[in-house]
Amino acid sequence: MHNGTSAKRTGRPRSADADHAILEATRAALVELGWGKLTMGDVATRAGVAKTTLYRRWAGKNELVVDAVAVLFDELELPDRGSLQADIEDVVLQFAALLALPEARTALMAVVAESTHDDALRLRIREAIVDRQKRLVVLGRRRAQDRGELPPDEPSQGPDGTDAATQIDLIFDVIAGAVVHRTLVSGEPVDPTWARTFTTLLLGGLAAIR
Amino acid sequence: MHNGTSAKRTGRPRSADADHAILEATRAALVELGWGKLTMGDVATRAGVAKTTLYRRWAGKNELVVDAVAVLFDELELPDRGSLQADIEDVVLQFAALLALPEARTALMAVVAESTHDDALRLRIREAIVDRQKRLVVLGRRRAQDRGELPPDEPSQGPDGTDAATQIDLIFDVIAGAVVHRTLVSGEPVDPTWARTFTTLLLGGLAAIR
Amino acid sequence: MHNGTSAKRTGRPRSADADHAILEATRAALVELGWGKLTMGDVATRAGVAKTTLYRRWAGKNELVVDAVAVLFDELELPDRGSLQADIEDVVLQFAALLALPEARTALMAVVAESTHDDALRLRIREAIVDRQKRLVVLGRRRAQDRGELPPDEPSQGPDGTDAATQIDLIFDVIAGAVVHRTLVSGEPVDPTWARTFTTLLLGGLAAIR
Amino acid sequence: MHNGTSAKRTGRPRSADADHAILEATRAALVELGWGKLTMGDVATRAGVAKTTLYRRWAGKNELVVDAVAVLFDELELPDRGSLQADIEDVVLQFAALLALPEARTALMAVVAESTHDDALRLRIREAIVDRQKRLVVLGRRRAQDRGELPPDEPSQGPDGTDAATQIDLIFDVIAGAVVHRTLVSGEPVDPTWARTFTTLLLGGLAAIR
DNA sequence: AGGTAAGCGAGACGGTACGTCGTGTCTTGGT
DNA sequence: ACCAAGACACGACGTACCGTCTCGCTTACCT
Repeated sequence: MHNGTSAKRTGRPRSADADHAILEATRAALVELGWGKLTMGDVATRAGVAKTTLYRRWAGKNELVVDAVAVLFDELELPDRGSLQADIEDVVLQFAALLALPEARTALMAVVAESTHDDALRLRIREAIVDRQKRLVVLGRRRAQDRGELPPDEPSQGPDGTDAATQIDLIFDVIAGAVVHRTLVSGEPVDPTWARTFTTLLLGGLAAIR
Repeated sequence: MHNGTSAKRTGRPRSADADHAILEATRAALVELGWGKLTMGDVATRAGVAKTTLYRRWAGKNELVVDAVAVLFDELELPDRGSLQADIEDVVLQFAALLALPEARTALMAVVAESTHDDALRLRIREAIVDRQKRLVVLGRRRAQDRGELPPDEPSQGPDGTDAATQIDLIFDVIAGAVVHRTLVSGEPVDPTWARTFTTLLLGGLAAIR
Repeated sequence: MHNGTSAKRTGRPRSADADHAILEATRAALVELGWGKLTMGDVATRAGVAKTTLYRRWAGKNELVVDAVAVLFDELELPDRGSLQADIEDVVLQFAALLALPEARTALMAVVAESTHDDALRLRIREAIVDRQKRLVVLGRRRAQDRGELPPDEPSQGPDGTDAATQIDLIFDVIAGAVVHRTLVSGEPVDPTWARTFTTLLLGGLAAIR
Repeated sequence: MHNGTSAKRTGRPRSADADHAILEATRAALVELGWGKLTMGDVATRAGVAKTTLYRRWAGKNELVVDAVAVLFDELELPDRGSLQADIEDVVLQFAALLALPEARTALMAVVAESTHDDALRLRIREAIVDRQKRLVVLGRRRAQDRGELPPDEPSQGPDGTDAATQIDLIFDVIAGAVVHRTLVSGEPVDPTWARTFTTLLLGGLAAIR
C-alpha cells in the first residue's frame, strides 16, 4: 500500500486500526458526499482520527481514495463456468455490480480524471486497479485456450495487431470500456440480457480478427 | 445552452462577447491547470470578466466546463468513405484525436464523475455531449443499411436485445467506451492500426448478434 | 440641497416625487438596518426607483444620509418660556427627543465618523445640521440679554475666551456634547430632572466665566 | 478581552504574538484608511496573519476596532496638580490629545454609531472605553473632597439629582461630551485657553447644583 | 406638431470585500 | 515515535454592494 516492508524500530508503532477506520470512513464519505465534496478533515473526523494521521500515511485525497477503492476490485473473481461465453458474462456482471456501488462509481472516474495530469497517480491506479482487472482477461483467455475455444498464441507477427499482448489489451479495453460507458455515461443498467448480447458480440468479433 | 428562448425585455442585455471569452478562457485554463486546479476566479480573470458574470450564467464549475467542452464534440463528423469499416475507423480516429486534447481528457472524466451524484448535471452532459456523439452511430448505421452492408431494421422482437435502439446503444457504448478506456485508463494511443483491428472486431461481432 | 440655483433648460426635469420617496426610504432603512447595513440598492428598491436615479442626485451614502437626516434638525425650535433656564431645558429635551429617533441616533454619529477624513462631508454636515442647531444658542442668548438675564456683549477682550463668538461656541459644545454623550455613549435617558440639573449647572457656570 | 479564564487543554495554543500584531495593524490601518476603508483582509495582511486568525478572535470589524482602540484610553491618567481646577484642565487636555490621534477620532465615532443597534457592542464599548474614562472622574472627585474643594457625599436625597452617582455621571457626560463635540463636530482645537474657560464653567456650575 | 435632450426603471457589468471552508503544516500535551 | 486536538498561512469559494454602463421607454421644453 504505502509502506511495503517497513523496518520501523523505535517509538510508538502505527495503529493498524487507524488504517482500516480511515479507509472505511473514506468509502462512507464517498457514498454520502461523492468525490467533489469529500474532504480530508471530514474523513479524519469520521474515522475518529487526527488529520495529521491521514497525512502521515497518504499524500492527499487522490492517493487515499485510490487505496480506499482498490480493495473493492480485489473481490472480482473468474469462476469457471465451463465456457468462455459464460465466463465473460459472469465477469461483466461482476464488474457492473461493482460499478453500481456509489463509492466505486464516483471515485473511479474522479481519480482517472485527476490522473490525466499526474503521472504518479496514473501509475498508482494502474497497479491498484487496472492490472487487477486485466489479470482476469489473461486468465480467462488462457483457460479458453486450454479448452480449445481459442487458438494458442502465435509468435509475434508484425504490425497487424494480432499478437497476444495486443489482443489482451484490446479485449480488456472493450470489456471494461463498454461496461463503464454504459453504466456511467449512458446511465443504463447492465443486466444479464445486455451481458449476453455484448459477450456474443465480443466473441464474434474475436473470431473475426484472427 | 443556458438560456433558451427568453422573452426578457428590460435592462441591459447580456454580453455575447462575455460568453465567448469565458468559454475560451475555460478551455485555456483546463489545458494549463486541469480540472482540479481550475478556479472560477482564474477563468474570470483570463476572460477579462467579473466573477459575478460567470455565476450569472453558470451555476458552478461543472456546468461551465460541460458547456466549454461541448463545442469540441460538435466538430465530429461522419465522412462517407465508401464502406462501413472505413467510416467507423474514421470516427474512431476523430474521437481519439479529440481525447488527445488536454482540455477534453481531463474535463470529460471529471464531469462524468461529478454527474454520478448530480442528476441535473448528468442530463446536461447527455444533451451537450453524449447525444451529439450518438447521432454519428445512428447516421452511420442507416448509411450502411442503405449500402446493404447491414440488414434493415426488423420490428421489435422482444427481450433478446436485437431491436434497433438497443443495438445502437450497444454499438455506441462499445465504440466510445473502448476508445475512452484505451486513451484515458490504459493510457495507450489510438492509432490507425488499433482502429482497424478494433473496427474489424466490432463488425465481426455485429454479424454475430444478428 | 444638492442642486442650488439650477440653470437647467432642456430635457425631462427631475422628479420631485422621487426625491421625497428616496429620503423617506433612507430614513426607513436607517431605522431598520442602521448605518452599517444600509445599502444604496436597498434604498432604491424601497423608494421604487432605479439606483441610477439616486446617483444622479447624491454622490454616495454619506451625502444621502446627511440630507435625509438634516430635515429632522429643522424641527428644533426655541419657544419663549419666559426664562433662560426654562428655554434651555426645553431645547435640551427637544434635542434629546430627536436623538431618541433611531434614524437620527445612528446616522449622526456615523456621518461624523466619516467626516473625520472627508472635508467636503464635514462642510456639508456643518451647513445642514450643526449650524441649524447653533442658531438656537445664538437666539436664546440674545433673548436672555434682552431680558437682562445675561449681560450684553462686550467688545472683544483678547485671549481670555470671553468674547461673544467664543462663548457661543462653548455653550453650544457643552449643551450638544452633554446631551449626545449621555444619550449615545452613556446610554442613559435625558428626562426633565436631568435637563433641570444640567441647565442649572450650565447657568451657574456661565456666571462664573464672566 | 475576548477570552476570559478559559480552561482549554488540548491543541495548539493561540499565538499571543498574533494578537499584538493584529491590534497594531488595526491601528495603523485606521490611521491610513479610516474606519470606512479599513478591511479585515488588509489588517490580516499587515499583521502577517491569515484572515481566519482574525475571525477566530473577533466577530467582526466593530469588535476588533474597539479592542484596538481601547488600549489608548488606558494611557489617560489623573496627575495630582494640587487643585481640582488644574486636575480637570489636565485631563481635558489629555483627552483632547487622544482625540487628535486619527485612529481614535474615526474609530470612536464609528463604533458608537454601530452600537446604536448592537447591544453587545455597546456593552463592549462601555467596558473597554467608557468605564476606563469614568474612573478618572470618580478619582478626581474623591481627591477634591479630601482637599476640601468639594463637600463630602451626602446620603441619597431623592429625585433631585444630587446624589453621588448621578453627579458623577453628569460631570462625566459634560466633560467628555464637550471635548468630543468640540473636537469632532465643531472641528475646533482644544487648547489650554479653552480648557481653562471650560473648567471654570464646570466648577462654577458644580457649585450651583449643590 | 416634432424634435431632442434629459430623466427614468431595469438589470448587466468590472470590481472589491466579505465571511467561510478546505488544505497541508505546525505546535501543544499526553500516551 | 505516535497520537488527538486544534491553531496556523494560504487560497478559493459563492455572495453582496459598489458605482457605471447600456438598453428601451417616457416626459417636458424649444423651436
